Amino acid sequence: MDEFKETEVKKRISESTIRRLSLYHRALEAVEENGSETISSKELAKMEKLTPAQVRKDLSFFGSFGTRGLGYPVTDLKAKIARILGIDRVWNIALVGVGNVGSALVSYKEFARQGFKIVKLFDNDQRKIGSNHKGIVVSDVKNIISELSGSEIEMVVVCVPGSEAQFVVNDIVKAGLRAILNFAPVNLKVPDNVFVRNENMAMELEYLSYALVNNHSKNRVK
Amino acid sequence: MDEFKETEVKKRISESTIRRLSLYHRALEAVEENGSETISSKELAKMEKLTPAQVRKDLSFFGSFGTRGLGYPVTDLKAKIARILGIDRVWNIALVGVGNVGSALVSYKEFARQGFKIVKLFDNDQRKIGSNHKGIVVSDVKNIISELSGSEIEMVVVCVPGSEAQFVVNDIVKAGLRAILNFAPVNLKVPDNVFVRNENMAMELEYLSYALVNNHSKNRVK
DNA sequence: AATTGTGAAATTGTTCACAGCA
DNA sequence: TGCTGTGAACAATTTCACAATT
Repeated sequence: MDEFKETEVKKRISESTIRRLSLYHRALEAVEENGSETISSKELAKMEKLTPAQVRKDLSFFGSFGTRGLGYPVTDLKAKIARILGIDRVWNIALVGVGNVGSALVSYKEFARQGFKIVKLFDNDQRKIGSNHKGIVVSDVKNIISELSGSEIEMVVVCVPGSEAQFVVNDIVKAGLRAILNFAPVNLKVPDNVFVRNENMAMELEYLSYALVNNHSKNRVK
Repeated sequence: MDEFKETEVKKRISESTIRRLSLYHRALEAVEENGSETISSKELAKMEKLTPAQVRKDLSFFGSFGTRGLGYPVTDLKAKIARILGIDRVWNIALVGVGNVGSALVSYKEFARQGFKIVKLFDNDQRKIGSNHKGIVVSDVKNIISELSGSEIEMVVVCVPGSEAQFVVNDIVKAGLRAILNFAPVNLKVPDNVFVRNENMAMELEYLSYALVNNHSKNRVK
C-alpha cells in the first residue's frame, strides 16, 4: 500500500497555518505603514508572539518568498499572502438576521477593509423587512433561495437565533452557496462541500473563566 | 476517588480540550431540554461532530463522570463541566468601546444566559459618556483604573479601535484585572499573569475565502 | 450487551539545527 | 555574516483498541 505516490498529491495545510497567515497579513499591513521594505521571520514572529521557525515553516508551504541574509520583502509578501488567502479581491456577502449582532456587523469596518462587502440583508421580522441599513434594504428571508441563487454573493453571515439557524442554512445550501460564517450557538449540519466557520463569543469568555478559576500561569519566555 | 484529581500536580490541559468542554456544555443544555437522563460519548460526539474517543478522553482529564455500559448522566455532567469551566456562577464584566460591536454585545443574549453580566460601560466619546445602554450609564474611559480597581468586575471586553486598544489594556492591567476579551485587530502586550482571548471576525471570513479559492473538499481522501 | 476509561499507537503540529545562499 | 528554507527530531494531540464495569 506504500508503493508510489501520485504525482499531484495535495499537501495538507493545517487550519492553524491558515489562521497564522491572517496574522502575518495583518502584521505586514502595519509594517508597510512604517515604511520598512523588508522584515525578518524573527521580527514578524515577535509581532504576533510566534517563533521565527513557525513563520518560516508556514510560508515555506507556499513557496520561497524571502531572501537569505535579508528577510522578506514586505509589500511583496503581503501581496502573496493575500493571494493565498484569496483576499486579493472583493467578496460579496449576504447577512441573515439583522438583530444586535447582525446590524453591528453591517457597519464593521474590519470586514470592509479586507474586501468583505455585505451587499444583501435578510430577516424574518416584518418590521425589519424593507428597512434600510447602511444603504441596504432588508429582504424577506423567505426569498433567500431565489435571491442568492446565481447571484454575485458567495458567502453568508448567519446571525439568527440558534433555533432558526439550521433552516436558514438549509436554504443557503439549496441556493448553491458554499461558505457560511455562523454566529448562532449551534452545530450546523451541511454537506461535505460546504464550509462553515463558527464564531462563538461566549466560548471565549468561558475560556477566560476557566483560566481565572484554575489560576493558570502562562508559559515562561525562553 | 476522582476528588483527588483536583489536588494532584496540575496536568497540562490543552486549549482545545477546554474549548470542547464549552461545546459539550452547550450540547448538554439541549439534551437536558429533551428530557434525556443519560447520554453516551457517541451521541455527545455526534452532536458536535467529534469522535466518541475524543469526548471520553477530554472528560477523563477531569474525572470519571460516566457509568460503563450506560453513559453519562446529563444533568450531572453538565453541572460538572460548568464547575470545571467556572461558569457555575455570575461573572461581572466591563465593556470598553460602545460602538457598533460594543453595543451589540451589551444586548447579546448568549452572554447573559451563560452568566456573563455586563455591568459597566466605558467610552472616550463625550457624546456617549453619560448615555444609557440597557440601563447602564456609559463612564469616561479616563476613570477606568479607579472604577475597576477593587470592584466586583473581573473581566473586560475591549471593543475599541486597534489604535487605542493597547492603552486601554494597559489601564485594565493597572487596575489589577486579569482577563480580557479583545475584539480589536491587534496583538496586545500584557504581563504573563493576564489572560487575553482574541475575537477576530475578519479572520474567519479569510479562512472561508481560503477554503473557497483553494477549492478544498472536506471529504478529500488522505 | 453496552459503554466507559485509558495506556499505547498513530497522526499532526512545532521546534531545532544547519546547509545554502545573498 | 545574517537569514531563509527544510529535513529531522521532538512534542502535542487524537485515535485505537480493549480491559473493566454495570
